[in-house]
Amino acid sequence: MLKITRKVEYALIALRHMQQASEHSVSSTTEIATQYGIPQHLLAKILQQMARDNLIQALKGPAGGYKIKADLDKISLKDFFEKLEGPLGLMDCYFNTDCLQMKSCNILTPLQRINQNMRDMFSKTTLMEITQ
Amino acid sequence: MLKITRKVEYALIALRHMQQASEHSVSSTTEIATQYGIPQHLLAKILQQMARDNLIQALKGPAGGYKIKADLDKISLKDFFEKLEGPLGLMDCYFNTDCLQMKSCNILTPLQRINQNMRDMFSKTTLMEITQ
DNA sequence: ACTATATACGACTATTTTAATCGTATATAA
DNA sequence: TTATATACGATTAAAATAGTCGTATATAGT
Ligand code: FES
Ligand code: FES
Repeated sequence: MLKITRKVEYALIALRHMQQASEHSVSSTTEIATQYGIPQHLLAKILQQMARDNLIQALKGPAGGYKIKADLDKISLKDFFEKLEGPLGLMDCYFNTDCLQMKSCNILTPLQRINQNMRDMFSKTTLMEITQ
Repeated sequence: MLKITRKVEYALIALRHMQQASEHSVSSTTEIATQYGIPQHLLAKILQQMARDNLIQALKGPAGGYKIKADLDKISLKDFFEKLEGPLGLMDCYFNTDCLQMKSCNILTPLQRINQNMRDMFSKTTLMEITQ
């Protein structure tokens, strides 16, 4: 329970890889996928999404690849997770008032407090703290 | 991402319900299931597990049900989650050294730090804080 | 211009995890 | 004896996640 997805893990691995590559070089999908044993096509989709989100920049053609575009020091893990996977919360009802269609959920208020703690924790952590 | 399971949510709802019932009364599965719209058979299994874990005590027969047995003030949310759902961590490799069979995971160390933060947070919160 | 290599992207399939159901056994108060 | 409750394993259904496939497009190098 409470695990990050492979998608997020692959994204973090790729970010760190690029972060540690030299400033002006690019890293290709193939290069990253083979080095860390990530399914290439899957990684490709993830990198494409990160490019759309302006986290990284794509360079097409031979000798192309990606390099980091955003300032990783200014992006929280919470924002990163939400970019990739959508709403981040312990319960669905944090974003959606349906609340499991329950007549009356008796733990909503206390759970929201815990949830806020968790979100705060991920808000205070930057991407840089993982990729540096 | 990072959501608790329905199982855990149902368990918490039931605990709070019992906590708020009078000291010497018992709450039956049917009573709780109907009040909160939880599938009865599913809730039954969850309550049985909590009884095995000595969180609650079962009383069989007509007018039977469950009542709280453990001291909820002394049980952390982390321990509760792990009782119900097993190992609690952001990554599988926190407990299992396989680490996705990756040749070399470059984010293991930083992720473990974040993971520890999360576990600490749930360790510091007691069940009572949700059920009271 | 051609070719090889790379990103782009939608559709599809497979796998895993979670959620829910079913059937049957056992205990016990009335 | 009966009605009501817990106990528990087996099975099925649904949802979320992970991975694959096919095809299009861009571009550096030749
Ligand atoms: S249904 Fe949302 S917290 Fe219970
Ligand atoms: S494989 Fe475990 S943190 Fe990367």
